[in-house]
Amino acid sequence: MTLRAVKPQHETRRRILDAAEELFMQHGFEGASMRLLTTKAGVNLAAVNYHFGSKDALIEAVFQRRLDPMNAARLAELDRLEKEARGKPLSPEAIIRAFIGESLSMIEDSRNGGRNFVRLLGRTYTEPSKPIRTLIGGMYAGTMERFKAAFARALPELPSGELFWRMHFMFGTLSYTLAATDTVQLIAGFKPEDRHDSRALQERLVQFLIAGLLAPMPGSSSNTVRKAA
Amino acid sequence: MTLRAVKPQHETRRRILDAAEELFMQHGFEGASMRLLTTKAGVNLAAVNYHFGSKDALIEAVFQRRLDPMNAARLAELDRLEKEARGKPLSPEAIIRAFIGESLSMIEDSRNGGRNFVRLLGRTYTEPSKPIRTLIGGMYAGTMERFKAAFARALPELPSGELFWRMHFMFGTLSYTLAATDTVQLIAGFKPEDRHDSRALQERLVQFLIAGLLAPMPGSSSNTVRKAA
DNA sequence: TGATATTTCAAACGAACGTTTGAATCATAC
DNA sequence: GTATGATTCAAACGTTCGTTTGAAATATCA
Repeated sequence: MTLRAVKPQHETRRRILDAAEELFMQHGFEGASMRLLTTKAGVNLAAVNYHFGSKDALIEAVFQRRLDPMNAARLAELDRLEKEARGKPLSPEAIIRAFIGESLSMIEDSRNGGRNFVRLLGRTYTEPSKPIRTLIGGMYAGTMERFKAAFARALPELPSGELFWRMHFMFGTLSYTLAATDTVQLIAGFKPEDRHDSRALQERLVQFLIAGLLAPMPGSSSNTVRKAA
Repeated sequence: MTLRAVKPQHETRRRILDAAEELFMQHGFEGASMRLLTTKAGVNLAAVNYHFGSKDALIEAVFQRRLDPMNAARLAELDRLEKEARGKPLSPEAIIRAFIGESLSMIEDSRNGGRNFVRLLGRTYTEPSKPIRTLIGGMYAGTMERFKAAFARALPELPSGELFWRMHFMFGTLSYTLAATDTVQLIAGFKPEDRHDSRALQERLVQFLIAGLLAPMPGSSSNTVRKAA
Protein backbone atom coordinates (compact mmCIF):
# COMPACT_ATOMS: atom_id res chain seq x y z
CA MET A 1 0.00 0.00 0.00
CA THR A 2 2.98 2.33 -0.05
CA LEU A 3 2.16 3.45 -3.58
CA ARG A 4 -1.44 4.35 -2.79
CA ALA A 5 -2.22 7.90 -3.78
CA VAL A 6 -2.50 10.07 -0.73
CA LYS A 7 -5.75 11.91 -0.18
CA PRO A 8 -5.04 15.29 1.39
CA GLN A 9 -7.04 16.26 4.38
CA HIS A 10 -9.58 18.50 2.72
CA GLU A 11 -9.34 17.47 -0.89
CA THR A 12 -13.11 17.22 -1.19
CA ARG A 13 -13.53 20.81 -0.05
CA ARG A 14 -10.99 21.97 -2.59
CA ARG A 15 -12.55 20.02 -5.44
CA ILE A 16 -15.93 21.51 -4.62
CA LEU A 17 -14.56 25.05 -4.45
CA ASP A 18 -12.78 24.64 -7.78
CA ALA A 19 -15.85 23.27 -9.52
CA ALA A 20 -18.06 25.94 -7.95
CA GLU A 21 -15.73 28.70 -9.10
CA GLU A 22 -15.94 27.54 -12.70
CA LEU A 23 -19.64 26.73 -12.77
CA PHE A 24 -20.73 29.89 -10.95
CA MET A 25 -18.80 31.81 -13.56
CA GLN A 26 -20.34 29.88 -16.45
CA HIS A 27 -23.94 29.62 -15.27
CA GLY A 28 -24.37 32.09 -12.44
CA PHE A 29 -25.15 31.22 -8.84
CA GLU A 30 -28.69 30.06 -9.43
CA GLY A 31 -27.95 28.43 -12.74
CA ALA A 32 -25.25 26.16 -11.34
CA SER A 33 -27.14 23.40 -9.59
CA MET A 34 -25.80 21.26 -6.79
CA ARG A 35 -26.06 18.17 -8.95
CA LEU A 36 -24.10 19.69 -11.80
CA LEU A 37 -21.57 21.07 -9.37
CA THR A 38 -20.96 17.91 -7.37
CA THR A 39 -20.80 15.82 -10.54
CA LYS A 40 -18.11 18.09 -11.97
CA ALA A 41 -16.21 17.96 -8.69
CA GLY A 42 -16.50 14.17 -8.61
CA VAL A 43 -18.01 14.11 -5.14
CA ASN A 44 -21.31 13.01 -3.69
CA LEU A 45 -24.32 15.28 -3.90
CA ALA A 46 -24.51 15.59 -0.13
CA ALA A 47 -20.87 16.65 0.20
CA VAL A 48 -21.58 20.36 -0.21
CA ASN A 49 -24.06 20.41 2.64
CA TYR A 50 -21.77 18.29 4.77
CA HIS A 51 -18.66 20.42 4.28
CA PHE A 52 -20.16 23.88 3.87
CA GLY A 53 -23.66 23.68 5.30
CA SER A 54 -25.58 25.11 2.39
CA LYS A 55 -25.20 26.42 -1.13
CA ASP A 56 -25.15 30.01 0.13
CA ALA A 57 -22.33 29.16 2.52
CA LEU A 58 -20.47 27.60 -0.40
CA ILE A 59 -20.80 30.82 -2.38
CA GLU A 60 -19.36 32.71 0.55
CA ALA A 61 -16.50 30.24 0.88
CA VAL A 62 -15.66 30.59 -2.82
CA PHE A 63 -15.09 34.31 -2.33
CA GLN A 64 -13.40 33.98 1.03
CA ARG A 65 -10.76 31.64 -0.35
CA ARG A 66 -9.55 34.06 -3.00
CA LEU A 67 -10.72 37.52 -2.08
CA ASP A 68 -9.15 37.79 1.35
CA PRO A 69 -5.64 36.94 0.11
CA MET A 70 -6.16 39.11 -2.95
CA ASN A 71 -7.05 42.18 -0.94
CA ALA A 72 -4.33 41.40 1.56
CA ALA A 73 -1.83 41.36 -1.30
CA ARG A 74 -3.14 44.70 -2.53
CA LEU A 75 -2.75 46.24 0.89
CA ALA A 76 0.69 44.72 1.34
CA GLU A 77 1.80 46.21 -1.97
CA LEU A 78 0.40 49.58 -0.97
CA ASP A 79 2.20 49.36 2.37
CA ARG A 80 5.43 48.48 0.61
CA LEU A 81 5.13 51.44 -1.75
CA GLU A 82 4.30 53.86 1.03
CA LYS A 83 7.19 52.66 3.15
CA GLU A 84 9.46 53.03 0.16
CA ALA A 85 8.21 56.58 -0.45
CA ARG A 86 9.04 57.65 3.13
CA GLY A 87 6.01 59.83 3.65
CA LYS A 88 5.85 61.34 0.21
CA PRO A 89 2.58 60.79 -1.68
CA LEU A 90 2.64 58.00 -4.23
CA SER A 91 2.07 58.54 -7.91
CA PRO A 92 -1.48 57.79 -9.08
CA GLU A 93 -0.05 55.25 -11.48
CA ALA A 94 1.67 53.32 -8.73
CA ILE A 95 -1.54 53.17 -6.71
CA ILE A 96 -3.52 51.99 -9.72
CA ARG A 97 -0.96 49.30 -10.43
CA ALA A 98 -1.05 48.14 -6.84
CA PHE A 99 -4.78 47.71 -7.07
CA ILE A 100 -5.19 46.03 -10.44
CA GLY A 101 -1.91 44.14 -10.68
CA GLU A 102 -2.95 41.24 -8.51
CA SER A 103 -6.28 40.58 -10.21
CA LEU A 104 -4.93 41.00 -13.72
CA SER A 105 -2.06 38.62 -13.19
CA MET A 106 -4.60 36.03 -12.08
CA ILE A 107 -6.07 36.11 -15.58
CA GLU A 108 -3.06 34.16 -16.79
CA ASP A 109 -3.37 31.63 -14.00
CA SER A 110 -5.63 29.09 -15.68
CA ARG A 111 -4.04 26.09 -13.97
CA ASN A 112 -4.99 27.08 -10.43
CA GLY A 113 -8.37 28.47 -11.34
CA GLY A 114 -7.40 32.08 -10.79
CA ARG A 115 -8.71 32.95 -14.21
CA ASN A 116 -12.10 31.50 -13.38
CA PHE A 117 -12.24 33.40 -10.16
CA VAL A 118 -11.45 36.87 -11.45
CA ARG A 119 -14.03 36.46 -14.17
CA LEU A 120 -16.55 35.34 -11.60
CA LEU A 121 -15.58 38.29 -9.46
CA GLY A 122 -16.06 40.74 -12.30
CA ARG A 123 -19.53 39.42 -12.92
CA THR A 124 -20.45 39.52 -9.27
CA TYR A 125 -19.99 43.27 -8.83
CA THR A 126 -23.24 43.77 -10.67
CA GLU A 127 -24.99 40.85 -9.01
CA PRO A 128 -28.49 41.79 -7.91
CA SER A 129 -28.68 39.43 -4.93
CA LYS A 130 -28.58 41.51 -1.79
CA PRO A 131 -26.76 38.99 0.45
CA ILE A 132 -24.03 38.55 -2.13
CA ARG A 133 -23.60 42.28 -2.54
CA THR A 134 -23.34 42.69 1.21
CA LEU A 135 -20.84 39.86 1.39
CA ILE A 136 -18.60 41.30 -1.32
CA GLY A 137 -18.96 44.82 -0.02
CA GLY A 138 -17.83 43.75 3.42
CA MET A 139 -14.78 41.98 2.04
CA TYR A 140 -13.74 45.11 0.16
CA ALA A 141 -14.51 47.79 2.73
CA GLY A 142 -11.14 48.09 4.38
CA THR A 143 -9.16 47.83 1.16
CA MET A 144 -11.22 50.52 -0.55
CA GLU A 145 -10.79 52.81 2.42
CA ARG A 146 -7.03 52.53 2.29
CA PHE A 147 -6.81 53.02 -1.46
CA LYS A 148 -9.14 55.98 -1.35
CA ALA A 149 -6.88 57.58 1.25
CA ALA A 150 -3.84 56.89 -0.90
CA PHE A 151 -5.47 58.46 -3.95
CA ALA A 152 -6.56 61.45 -1.90
CA ARG A 153 -2.98 62.00 -0.77
CA ALA A 154 -1.69 61.63 -4.32
CA LEU A 155 -4.30 64.04 -5.70
CA PRO A 156 -4.86 66.71 -3.04
CA GLU A 157 -6.53 69.09 -5.51
CA LEU A 158 -9.20 66.59 -6.47
CA PRO A 159 -12.35 67.06 -4.38
CA SER A 160 -13.36 63.99 -2.42
CA GLY A 161 -16.69 63.79 -4.22
CA GLU A 162 -14.93 63.66 -7.56
CA LEU A 163 -12.47 61.07 -6.35
CA PHE A 164 -15.34 58.83 -5.37
CA TRP A 165 -16.73 58.89 -8.89
CA ARG A 166 -13.39 58.36 -10.56
CA MET A 167 -12.66 55.38 -8.37
CA HIS A 168 -16.12 54.17 -9.22
CA PHE A 169 -15.38 54.49 -12.94
CA MET A 170 -11.97 52.89 -12.59
CA PHE A 171 -13.39 49.98 -10.67
CA GLY A 172 -16.11 49.57 -13.27
CA THR A 173 -13.61 49.41 -16.09
CA LEU A 174 -11.57 46.80 -14.27
CA SER A 175 -14.66 44.82 -13.36
CA TYR A 176 -15.95 44.73 -16.92
CA THR A 177 -12.53 43.89 -18.26
CA LEU A 178 -12.26 40.92 -15.92
CA ALA A 179 -15.79 39.73 -16.56
CA ALA A 180 -16.25 40.26 -20.25
CA THR A 181 -12.95 39.24 -21.79
CA ASP A 182 -13.72 36.30 -24.07
CA THR A 183 -17.37 36.32 -23.11
CA VAL A 184 -19.30 39.20 -24.55
CA GLN A 185 -18.18 40.26 -27.99
CA LEU A 186 -19.93 43.52 -28.73
CA ILE A 187 -17.16 45.20 -30.64
CA ALA A 188 -15.64 43.54 -33.65
CA GLY A 189 -11.87 43.59 -33.95
CA PHE A 190 -10.67 41.35 -31.16
CA LYS A 191 -7.42 39.61 -32.00
CA PRO A 192 -7.32 36.12 -30.55
CA GLU A 193 -3.62 36.42 -29.76
CA ASP A 194 -4.50 39.17 -27.27
CA ARG A 195 -6.62 36.82 -25.25
CA HIS A 196 -3.94 35.56 -22.93
CA ASP A 197 -1.52 38.43 -23.19
CA SER A 198 -2.38 39.94 -19.85
CA ARG A 199 0.80 42.03 -19.82
CA ALA A 200 -0.31 44.02 -22.85
CA LEU A 201 -3.85 44.17 -21.47
CA GLN A 202 -2.57 45.49 -18.18
CA GLU A 203 -0.56 48.25 -19.85
CA ARG A 204 -3.53 49.28 -21.96
CA LEU A 205 -5.78 49.32 -18.95
CA VAL A 206 -3.34 51.26 -16.80
CA GLN A 207 -2.97 53.96 -19.45
CA PHE A 208 -6.73 54.23 -19.78
CA LEU A 209 -7.32 54.43 -16.04
CA ILE A 210 -4.57 56.95 -15.33
CA ALA A 211 -5.89 59.24 -18.02
CA GLY A 212 -9.41 58.96 -16.65
CA LEU A 213 -8.32 59.52 -13.08
CA LEU A 214 -6.37 62.65 -14.05
CA ALA A 215 -9.02 63.98 -16.42
CA PRO A 216 -9.94 67.68 -16.20
CA MET A 217 -12.80 68.52 -13.89
CA PRO A 218 -16.19 68.80 -15.64
CA GLY A 219 -16.38 72.58 -15.37
CA SER A 220 -12.69 73.43 -15.23
CA SER A 221 -10.24 74.67 -17.82
CA SER A 222 -8.40 72.21 -20.00
CA ASN A 223 -5.77 71.39 -17.39
CA THR A 224 -5.74 68.05 -15.67
CA VAL A 225 -6.25 67.94 -11.94
CA ARG A 226 -2.58 67.26 -11.48
CA LYS A 227 -1.09 70.71 -11.06
CA ALA A 228 2.49 69.79 -11.79
CA ALA A 229 4.30 66.64 -12.79
CA MET B 1 -71.13 50.93 -18.22
CA THR B 2 -70.03 54.13 -19.91
CA LEU B 3 -67.55 54.84 -17.11
CA ARG B 4 -65.81 51.51 -17.35
CA ALA B 5 -62.06 51.90 -17.65
CA VAL B 6 -60.86 51.05 -21.12
CA LYS B 7 -58.39 48.21 -21.51
CA PRO B 8 -55.90 48.94 -24.26
CA GLN B 9 -55.29 46.25 -26.79
CA HIS B 10 -52.11 44.80 -25.39
CA GLU B 11 -52.10 46.05 -21.85
CA THR B 12 -51.31 42.60 -20.49
CA ARG B 13 -48.18 42.38 -22.63
CA ARG B 14 -47.04 45.77 -21.39
CA ARG B 15 -47.69 44.94 -17.75
CA ILE B 16 -45.70 41.74 -18.10
CA LEU B 17 -42.80 43.51 -19.82
CA ASP B 18 -42.70 46.20 -17.13
CA ALA B 19 -42.73 43.69 -14.30
CA ALA B 20 -40.14 41.52 -16.02
CA GLU B 21 -37.83 44.48 -16.52
CA GLU B 22 -37.87 45.29 -12.84
CA LEU B 23 -37.69 41.75 -11.51
CA PHE B 24 -35.00 40.60 -13.93
CA MET B 25 -32.96 43.55 -12.73
CA GLN B 26 -33.59 42.77 -9.07
CA HIS B 27 -33.26 39.00 -9.08
CA GLY B 28 -31.64 38.03 -12.37
CA PHE B 29 -33.24 36.00 -15.12
CA GLU B 30 -33.28 32.71 -13.27
CA GLY B 31 -34.10 34.24 -9.91
CA ALA B 32 -37.23 35.97 -11.14
CA SER B 33 -39.81 33.20 -11.30
CA MET B 34 -42.91 33.20 -13.46
CA ARG B 35 -45.11 33.21 -10.41
CA LEU B 36 -43.40 36.21 -8.86
CA LEU B 37 -43.40 37.98 -12.18
CA THR B 38 -47.04 37.43 -13.07
CA THR B 39 -48.15 38.29 -9.55
CA LYS B 40 -46.32 41.61 -9.74
CA ALA B 41 -47.80 42.30 -13.15
CA GLY B 42 -51.26 41.44 -11.86
CA VAL B 43 -51.89 38.87 -14.57
CA ASN B 44 -52.51 35.17 -14.65
CA LEU B 45 -49.59 32.75 -14.43
CA ALA B 46 -50.29 31.39 -17.91
CA ALA B 47 -50.30 34.84 -19.52
CA VAL B 48 -46.57 34.87 -20.22
CA ASN B 49 -46.71 31.62 -22.16
CA TYR B 50 -49.84 32.75 -23.96
CA HIS B 51 -48.48 36.13 -25.06
CA PHE B 52 -44.78 35.38 -25.47
CA GLY B 53 -44.52 31.61 -25.77
CA SER B 54 -41.91 31.00 -23.11
CA LYS B 55 -39.82 32.69 -20.48
CA ASP B 56 -36.85 32.86 -22.83
CA ALA B 57 -38.96 34.58 -25.45
CA LEU B 58 -40.08 37.05 -22.78
CA ILE B 59 -36.45 37.87 -21.99
CA GLU B 60 -35.84 38.53 -25.66
CA ALA B 61 -38.95 40.72 -25.86
CA VAL B 62 -37.81 42.78 -22.87
CA PHE B 63 -34.62 43.72 -24.69
CA GLN B 64 -36.27 44.14 -28.07
CA ARG B 65 -38.72 46.69 -26.74
CA ARG B 66 -36.04 49.07 -25.48
CA LEU B 67 -32.78 48.21 -27.16
CA ASP B 68 -33.83 48.59 -30.76
CA PRO B 69 -35.16 52.15 -30.28
CA MET B 70 -32.19 53.00 -28.08
CA ASN B 71 -29.65 51.96 -30.69
CA ALA B 72 -31.71 53.57 -33.42
CA ALA B 73 -31.57 56.83 -31.47
CA ARG B 74 -27.80 56.51 -31.10
CA LEU B 75 -27.39 55.99 -34.82
CA ALA B 76 -29.77 58.83 -35.64
CA GLU B 77 -27.77 61.17 -33.42
CA LEU B 78 -24.55 60.06 -35.08
CA ASP B 79 -26.10 60.61 -38.50
CA ARG B 80 -27.23 64.05 -37.47
CA LEU B 81 -23.77 65.00 -36.23
CA GLU B 82 -22.06 63.69 -39.33
CA LYS B 83 -24.45 65.51 -41.62
CA GLU B 84 -23.85 68.67 -39.64
CA ALA B 85 -20.07 68.23 -39.92
CA ARG B 86 -20.25 67.99 -43.75
CA GLY B 87 -17.58 65.33 -44.17
CA LYS B 88 -15.23 66.53 -41.47
CA PRO B 89 -14.43 64.03 -38.72
CA LEU B 90 -16.38 64.47 -35.50
CA SER B 91 -14.75 65.22 -32.20
CA PRO B 92 -14.27 62.19 -29.94
CA GLU B 93 -16.34 63.93 -27.31
CA ALA B 94 -19.31 64.34 -29.63
CA ILE B 95 -19.20 60.65 -30.56
CA ILE B 96 -19.02 59.63 -26.92
CA ARG B 97 -21.96 61.83 -26.05
CA ALA B 98 -23.97 60.40 -28.92
CA PHE B 99 -23.39 56.92 -27.57
CA ILE B 100 -23.96 57.40 -23.86
CA GLY B 101 -26.47 60.24 -23.88
CA GLU B 102 -29.49 58.13 -24.62
CA SER B 103 -28.83 55.48 -21.99
CA LEU B 104 -27.83 57.95 -19.29
CA SER B 105 -30.91 60.09 -19.74
CA MET B 106 -32.98 56.97 -19.22
CA ILE B 107 -31.60 56.76 -15.69
CA GLU B 108 -33.83 59.65 -14.76
CA ASP B 109 -36.86 58.08 -16.34
CA SER B 110 -38.21 56.12 -13.40
CA ARG B 111 -41.84 56.60 -14.39
CA ASN B 112 -41.67 54.70 -17.66
CA GLY B 113 -39.28 52.05 -16.41
CA GLY B 114 -36.31 53.32 -18.36
CA ARG B 115 -34.25 53.34 -15.19
CA ASN B 116 -34.99 49.70 -14.56
CA PHE B 117 -34.05 48.80 -18.08
CA VAL B 118 -30.67 50.50 -18.26
CA ARG B 119 -29.68 48.92 -14.98
CA LEU B 120 -30.81 45.55 -16.26
CA LEU B 121 -28.87 46.20 -19.43
CA GLY B 122 -25.70 47.06 -17.54
CA ARG B 123 -25.91 43.80 -15.63
CA THR B 124 -26.57 41.77 -18.72
CA TYR B 125 -23.32 42.60 -20.49
CA THR B 126 -21.58 40.25 -18.11
CA GLU B 127 -24.33 37.65 -18.20
CA PRO B 128 -22.90 34.15 -18.52
CA SER B 129 -25.83 32.65 -20.43
CA LYS B 130 -24.74 32.04 -23.99
CA PRO B 131 -28.13 32.62 -25.68
CA ILE B 132 -28.53 35.94 -23.92
CA ARG B 133 -25.06 37.06 -24.87
CA THR B 134 -25.74 36.12 -28.47
CA LEU B 135 -29.03 37.98 -28.38
CA ILE B 136 -27.53 41.16 -27.00
CA GLY B 137 -24.50 40.93 -29.24
CA GLY B 138 -26.71 40.71 -32.30
CA MET B 139 -28.73 43.73 -31.28
CA TYR B 140 -25.56 45.81 -30.88
CA ALA B 141 -23.57 44.64 -33.89
CA GLY B 142 -24.57 47.31 -36.38
CA THR B 143 -24.42 50.15 -33.90
CA MET B 144 -20.95 49.21 -32.69
CA GLU B 145 -19.70 48.97 -36.25
CA ARG B 146 -20.87 52.48 -37.05
CA PHE B 147 -19.45 53.98 -33.87
CA LYS B 148 -16.15 52.24 -34.32
CA ALA B 149 -15.90 53.72 -37.80
CA ALA B 150 -16.72 57.17 -36.42
CA PHE B 151 -14.04 56.88 -33.75
CA ALA B 152 -11.53 55.64 -36.32
CA ARG B 153 -12.20 58.71 -38.46
CA ALA B 154 -11.90 61.00 -35.46
CA LEU B 155 -8.64 59.40 -34.31
CA PRO B 156 -6.73 58.40 -37.43
CA GLU B 157 -3.45 58.04 -35.54
CA LEU B 158 -4.88 55.46 -33.15
CA PRO B 159 -4.23 51.91 -34.38
CA SER B 160 -7.36 49.86 -34.88
CA GLY B 161 -6.26 47.31 -32.29
CA GLU B 162 -5.91 50.04 -29.69
CA LEU B 163 -9.25 51.54 -30.59
CA PHE B 164 -10.90 48.20 -29.97
CA TRP B 165 -9.58 48.06 -26.44
CA ARG B 166 -10.41 51.65 -25.63
CA MET B 167 -13.97 51.16 -26.83
CA HIS B 168 -14.02 48.02 -24.73
CA PHE B 169 -12.91 49.98 -21.67
CA MET B 170 -15.34 52.82 -22.35
CA PHE B 171 -18.20 50.41 -22.78
CA GLY B 172 -17.23 48.69 -19.55
CA THR B 173 -17.24 51.92 -17.62
CA LEU B 174 -20.66 52.83 -18.96
CA SER B 175 -21.97 49.35 -18.31
CA TYR B 176 -20.81 49.30 -14.71
CA THR B 177 -22.08 52.81 -14.13
CA LEU B 178 -25.53 51.83 -15.35
CA ALA B 179 -25.61 48.58 -13.44
CA ALA B 180 -24.05 49.46 -10.14
CA THR B 181 -25.41 52.88 -9.29
CA ASP B 182 -27.33 52.50 -6.06
CA THR B 183 -26.69 48.78 -5.92
CA VAL B 184 -23.12 47.88 -5.12
CA GLN B 185 -21.49 50.19 -2.61
CA LEU B 186 -17.85 49.30 -2.55
CA ILE B 187 -16.42 52.77 -2.11
CA ALA B 188 -17.55 54.92 0.77
CA GLY B 189 -18.34 58.54 0.02
CA PHE B 190 -21.44 58.40 -2.13
CA LYS B 191 -23.64 61.43 -1.65
CA PRO B 192 -27.32 60.51 -1.85
CA GLU B 193 -28.16 63.75 -3.62
CA ASP B 194 -26.05 62.58 -6.56
CA ARG B 195 -28.23 59.59 -7.08
CA HIS B 196 -30.69 61.12 -9.47
CA ASP B 197 -28.53 63.90 -10.83
CA SER B 198 -27.81 62.21 -14.10
CA ARG B 199 -26.65 65.47 -15.68
CA ALA B 200 -23.71 65.73 -13.29
CA LEU B 201 -23.07 62.01 -13.62
CA GLN B 202 -23.02 62.31 -17.39
CA GLU B 203 -20.50 65.15 -17.30
CA ARG B 204 -18.24 63.22 -14.95
CA LEU B 205 -18.48 60.13 -17.08
CA VAL B 206 -17.84 62.01 -20.32
CA GLN B 207 -14.70 63.61 -18.90
CA PHE B 208 -13.45 60.27 -17.69
CA LEU B 209 -14.12 58.51 -21.00
CA ILE B 210 -12.63 61.23 -23.18
CA ALA B 211 -9.46 61.23 -21.15
CA GLY B 212 -9.23 57.44 -21.37
CA LEU B 213 -9.91 57.37 -25.08
CA LEU B 214 -7.23 59.98 -25.74
CA ALA B 215 -4.70 58.49 -23.36
CA PRO B 216 -1.10 58.12 -24.50
CA MET B 217 -0.22 54.82 -26.09
CA PRO B 218 1.32 52.27 -23.69
CA GLY B 219 4.84 52.57 -25.10
CA SER B 220 4.72 56.11 -26.46
CA SER B 221 5.96 59.42 -25.14
CA SER B 222 3.75 61.45 -22.87
CA ASN B 223 1.66 62.94 -25.66
CA THR B 224 -1.89 61.89 -26.17
CA VAL B 225 -2.84 60.23 -29.41
CA ARG B 226 -4.47 63.41 -30.56
CA LYS B 227 -1.69 65.18 -32.44
CA ALA B 228 -3.17 68.63 -32.31
CA ALA B 229 -6.22 70.20 -30.75
C1' DT C 1 -7.04 -4.91 16.89
C1' DG C 2 -10.98 -2.56 18.51
C1' DA C 3 -13.34 1.78 19.64
C1' DT C 4 -14.44 6.21 17.89
C1' DA C 5 -14.92 10.02 14.87
C1' DT C 6 -15.09 11.55 10.27
C1' DT C 7 -16.49 11.23 5.73
C1' DT C 8 -19.07 9.20 1.84
C1' DC C 9 -23.03 7.33 -0.22
C1' DA C 10 -27.74 6.14 -2.36
C1' DA C 11 -32.15 7.42 -1.59
C1' DA C 12 -35.70 10.20 -0.57
C1' DC C 13 -37.90 14.73 1.09
C1' DG C 14 -41.01 18.74 0.24
C1' DA C 15 -40.94 22.87 -2.41
C1' DA C 16 -40.63 25.53 -6.40
C1' DC C 17 -39.80 25.63 -11.17
C1' DG C 18 -41.63 26.47 -16.39
C1' DT C 19 -45.23 24.83 -18.96
C1' DT C 20 -49.73 22.81 -20.53
C1' DT C 21 -54.63 22.13 -20.46
C1' DG C 22 -59.50 22.89 -21.13
C1' DA C 23 -63.12 25.35 -19.59
C1' DA C 24 -64.78 30.10 -18.56
C1' DT C 25 -64.92 34.82 -19.82
C1' DC C 26 -64.52 38.62 -22.77
C1' DA C 27 -64.61 41.32 -27.15
C1' DT C 28 -66.06 41.81 -31.82
C1' DA C 29 -68.86 41.38 -36.00
C1' DC C 30 -72.77 39.79 -38.30
C1' DG D 1 -78.73 37.82 -30.04
C1' DT D 2 -75.66 34.72 -31.56
C1' DA D 3 -71.53 32.91 -33.49
C1' DT D 4 -66.51 33.41 -33.57
C1' DG D 5 -62.15 34.38 -32.05
C1' DA D 6 -59.12 36.22 -28.37
C1' DT D 7 -57.96 36.21 -23.76
C1' DT D 8 -58.10 34.83 -18.91
C1' DC D 9 -58.32 31.55 -15.38
C1' DA D 10 -57.65 27.70 -11.80
C1' DA D 11 -55.63 23.49 -11.75
C1' DA D 12 -52.50 20.23 -12.72
C1' DC D 13 -48.39 18.41 -15.39
C1' DG D 14 -43.60 16.41 -15.02
C1' DT D 15 -39.06 18.02 -13.75
C1' DT D 16 -35.55 19.90 -11.07
C1' DC D 17 -34.23 22.33 -7.13
C1' DG D 18 -31.55 22.43 -2.28
C1' DT D 19 -31.56 19.72 1.57
C1' DT D 20 -31.96 15.75 4.87
C1' DT D 21 -31.42 11.06 6.36
C1' DG D 22 -29.36 6.86 8.15
C1' DA D 23 -26.50 3.40 6.94
C1' DA D 24 -21.95 2.13 4.92
C1' DA D 25 -17.21 3.11 4.37
C1' DT D 26 -13.01 5.17 5.82
C1' DA D 27 -9.69 7.37 8.82
C1' DT D 28 -7.74 8.12 13.55
C1' DC D 29 -5.76 6.65 17.66
C1' DA D 30 -5.62 3.98 22.11
